[in-house]
Amino acid sequence: MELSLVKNKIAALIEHSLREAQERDLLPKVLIPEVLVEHPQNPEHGDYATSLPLKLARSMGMNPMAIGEKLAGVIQAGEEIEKIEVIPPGFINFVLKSRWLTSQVETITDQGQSFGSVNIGDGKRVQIEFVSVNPTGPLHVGHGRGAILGNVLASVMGAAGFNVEKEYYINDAGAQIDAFKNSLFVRYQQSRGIPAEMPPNAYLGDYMKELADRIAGEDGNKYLDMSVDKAVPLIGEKGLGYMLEWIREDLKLLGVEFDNWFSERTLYQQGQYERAMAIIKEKGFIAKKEGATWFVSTALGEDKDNVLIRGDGTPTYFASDIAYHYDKFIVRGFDRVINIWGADHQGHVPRMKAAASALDINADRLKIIISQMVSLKRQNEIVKVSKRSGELITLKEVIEEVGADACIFFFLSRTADSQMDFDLDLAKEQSDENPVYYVQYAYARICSILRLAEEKGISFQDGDVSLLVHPAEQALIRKMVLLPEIVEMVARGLEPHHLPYYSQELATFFHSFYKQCRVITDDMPLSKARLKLVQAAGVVLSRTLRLMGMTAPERM
RNA sequence: GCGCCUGUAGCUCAGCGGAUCAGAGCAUCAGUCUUCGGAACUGAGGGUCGUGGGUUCGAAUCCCACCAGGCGUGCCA
Repeated sequence: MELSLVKNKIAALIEHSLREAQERDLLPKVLIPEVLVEHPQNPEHGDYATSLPLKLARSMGMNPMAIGEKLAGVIQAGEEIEKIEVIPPGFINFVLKSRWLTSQVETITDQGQSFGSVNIGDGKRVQIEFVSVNPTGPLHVGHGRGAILGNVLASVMGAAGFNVEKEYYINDAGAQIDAFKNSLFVRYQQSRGIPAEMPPNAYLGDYMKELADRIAGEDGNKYLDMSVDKAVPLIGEKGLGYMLEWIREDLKLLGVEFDNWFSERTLYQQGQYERAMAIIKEKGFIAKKEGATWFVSTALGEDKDNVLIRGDGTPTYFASDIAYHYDKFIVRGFDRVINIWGADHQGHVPRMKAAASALDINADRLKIIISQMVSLKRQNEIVKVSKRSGELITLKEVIEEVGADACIFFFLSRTADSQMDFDLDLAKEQSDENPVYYVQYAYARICSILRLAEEKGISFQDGDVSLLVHPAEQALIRKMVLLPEIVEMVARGLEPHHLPYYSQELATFFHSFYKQCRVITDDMPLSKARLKLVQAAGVVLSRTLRLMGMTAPERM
């Protein structure tokens, strides 16, 4: 439990007090449930509240109000709490001390960009693997969603005290790659004026022609002068390299960068594949039937077995993935692994978990987030997205059309498990009214005020924050101090979508404060205090934007 | 058929493993403009929380059934 958070502090205080009340025989000695502290929706009910007395009523055989009164009587509030109230039907509400709140303004400024960080990770090593698109085509919008999800999760978990590594798994082995190479070679031949037919299952997108033309331009007839058996792998490798470069560049447009690019092939070159299979075999989870080698996942509660090695002797994608997870957990020793997969991989989740337990890895250490489909809409028509066939709207095009920050904010604003329509026309049309600009505008405003103060030569380091008693000021501070809780919540639940909502609320409270409280006036002491608040609000807002991977513009 | 996800205001979506008035943005309507950035602020209208049961002191939230949509259910990845 992260006790630097007021919320957790209160929870601990309640639990401790309850225990004390029980020892003093003020309350019956029943089992204490988990103490949940929350923010009441209605501000009149204080800053924090618990419904613990209601939960205890049954087991204690007492009236909830009576429990509340007894309990509240024992609680010794610390420096943060102004008052504790017991309210029917049995809630205990906590109100923060105004003095404590205002002091947070200075705490925030002192902490700067580390404000909001908490330590629930305790340095545990977490790997987040995401995007991991086959390098056979450009990224589309759906991939952007996964990219944002993973990237923000990584930054927030980092802020929550985890040691995070971001990884891209390159599927550079297998049938799809062969199809890519063959397609590329044909396009290359065509580019050099040699008639050739695209094979079945070919990649037909125009980008293949571009790629072939580029290579043809660089290498001329090089691949025509050798045997096809030699040419295809050679040109294929070059093509793969370019594809990965493109993918890397597109991701960079969203500010997404990886710590590690992991090649599937190395699993075969460095023995992880063999060792993983040996373990599974030793545990008796391997069977041969119908000419193939199977993973007996039915022995682990699955309803079907899965093929590991095909009849032709080649390993399946699933077999690679087992070796890959062997590498993640056993070779590299990550405490936790988070994979972000598209909805089309959902069927793969249970068998991957089964495989993990076959490798003696506690399946709880493996978390798989399924990000649901994104469909692209233009003129109210769903645009079909397919890499193999022709039409295709790439992630890059979408970013160029609506802007990276707007893209990030939009993707982030939905939970991973709801599918979304990305309406291009709407996104463009609404760009002026887009919440992302609302939030960024608040930051620009803050910077503008601070610039003005500087121009006027006002130094406010000696400002007295205890003057910040206006309701709008206090409401703003209340929002500001929530950031660490948001970070904790996002890191715990792996749900980054709380961040954009928080940023919007923060901006709203700032704009409202700005309207009600003029910052720079003739009242110098008050001006200085408010400048301190503005500065601190800027810290919180920019930290929030950065956690989301967005820019905090000083001017717009 | 079975599995996963979704169904909350006209639209796009929040609602944190239950609680003290169902929210936000956009759209609509009505206000605020001598002042630090109007890309702003204030307010109004608008919802049987897919349907029907169940559990509970209390259900948008948990359980069951049903309806609707998406995805999955390959020796593709």
